[in-house]
Amino acid sequence: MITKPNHHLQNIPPLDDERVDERPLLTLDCVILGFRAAQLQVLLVKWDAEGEEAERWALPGGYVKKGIDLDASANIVLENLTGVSNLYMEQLHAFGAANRVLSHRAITIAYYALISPEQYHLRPGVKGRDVKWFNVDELPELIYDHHEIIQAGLKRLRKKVREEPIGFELLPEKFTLTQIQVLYETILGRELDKRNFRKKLLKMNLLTRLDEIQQGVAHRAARLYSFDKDNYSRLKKEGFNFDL
Amino acid sequence: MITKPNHHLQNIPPLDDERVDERPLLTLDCVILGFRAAQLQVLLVKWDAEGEEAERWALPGGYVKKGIDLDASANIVLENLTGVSNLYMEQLHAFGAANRVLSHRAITIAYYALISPEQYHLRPGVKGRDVKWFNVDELPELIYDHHEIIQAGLKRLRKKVREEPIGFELLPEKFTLTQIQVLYETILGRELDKRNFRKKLLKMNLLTRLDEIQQGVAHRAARLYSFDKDNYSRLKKEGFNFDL
DNA sequence: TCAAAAGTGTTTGCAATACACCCATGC
DNA sequence: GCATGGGTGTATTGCAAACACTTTTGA
Repeated sequence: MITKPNHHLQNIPPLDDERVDERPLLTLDCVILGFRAAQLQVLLVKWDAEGEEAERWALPGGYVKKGIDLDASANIVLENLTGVSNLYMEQLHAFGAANRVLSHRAITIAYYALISPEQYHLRPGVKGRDVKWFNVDELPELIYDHHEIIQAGLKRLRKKVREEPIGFELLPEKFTLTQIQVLYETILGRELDKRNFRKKLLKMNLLTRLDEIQQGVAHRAARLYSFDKDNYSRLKKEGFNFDL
Repeated sequence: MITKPNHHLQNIPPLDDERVDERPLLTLDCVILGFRAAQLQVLLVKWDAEGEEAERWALPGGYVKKGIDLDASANIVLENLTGVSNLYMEQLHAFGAANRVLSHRAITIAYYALISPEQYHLRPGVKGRDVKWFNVDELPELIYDHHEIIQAGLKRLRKKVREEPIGFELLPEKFTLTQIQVLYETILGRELDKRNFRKKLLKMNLLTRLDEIQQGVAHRAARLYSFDKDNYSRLKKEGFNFDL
């Protein structure tokens, strides 16, 4: 049962006050980032509506589901699109500029997710609609403020990657040290010293050295490593510092 | 004019689908932190409604204002309560657990703000309702998930304070080096070395040494400093690092 | 003259940086 | 045998941390 709305402050007008926006349309949008072909890419869907949205690309999004937590609702959006659950995902920011959608008041809560496109082969164009990866520096025209949302996602990634080892979420399960270095260089936008990078990375004790090497390369094959999630959880609890 | 809602993804049901929560109630809440009596405190309002909210304390909050950006709406809530505008404020997180309010689906976008209670003498109990500062480690019983929201605000403050010099927002315009050290010790929850702290702080070139000293203390009076916002903006643009 | 807090430098260890060559493999 | 990327160690520098005594002032 819906009870009276909560005007929990003296200066806040009741919900039927005309100065208050009555239940603005609330949506979810997901900035899904992947690392493909040595490029950071974002997954977009084609929007074939009319008017403001005509033939434009957009972030995959949806609505809050009844009786389901906000975060879980975002996960459902993501899983419906990619077919993968339990991806790295976190809330990014709520966007609510008054004019972000022209036709009506709309507020969106943006999430960002990291995925390894190599590991999870996404079925593109579910139900006949276009779904495509775009290089983050070659974005098409987007609806609403979705360009701004993507930039916020990238900014968050660049910040977060220096605080916690989340880069691994973008790589396949087994990877070489050079692969992860190229990934970090791409995200940070600058070159890193090979020896220093490896030294720091290995000293963190987050990598498991596998008894396996690269296959099918036309030069010396590199050793493969995997990310040790258990040790990561343990070290994190102890307050370890993962700065790169 | 309201046009059709945007179901911008193949797997997202239209808004009248029964699995979708029809326009959940959207609110704003503000975690307003201040530093008083060598303690971190949060500003709460007393809620004298019935039922779930009966006689409980709550974060000051409100609704999104018609035609006004989300951030600006939060600022209005803050200004209505404190009488001060242009405080340091940023979005914290959107809280949307399905059961966070028992009676109906409600999502809140939380902001957090920093204020110097010494500098701005707040009029408490505007329009006869209780408004009070509480030590963050002696919180009263709160409605809904407001305790969780406050903890998120504190966590953000502790993180942010190590990345940017936002501590000054909690101090009066003129302060002593010991005052700011005590503030940082309180926020971080550990003691800091006086000499090292001063060395680092002064090397940042963010403080203006004033020709003024403390008044009315029963011991050697300390020099007063002020925060140099202009130089901060300039250094920030140049990519300076403010870690403490 | 005592109490209370202000103010001030040096030493030490560690972590970040800079830097160049040999190795293994496929073609 | 050559081209391609894989893999490795050391020297230097700068920053963080540890640490104790003198100064000023009011009561």
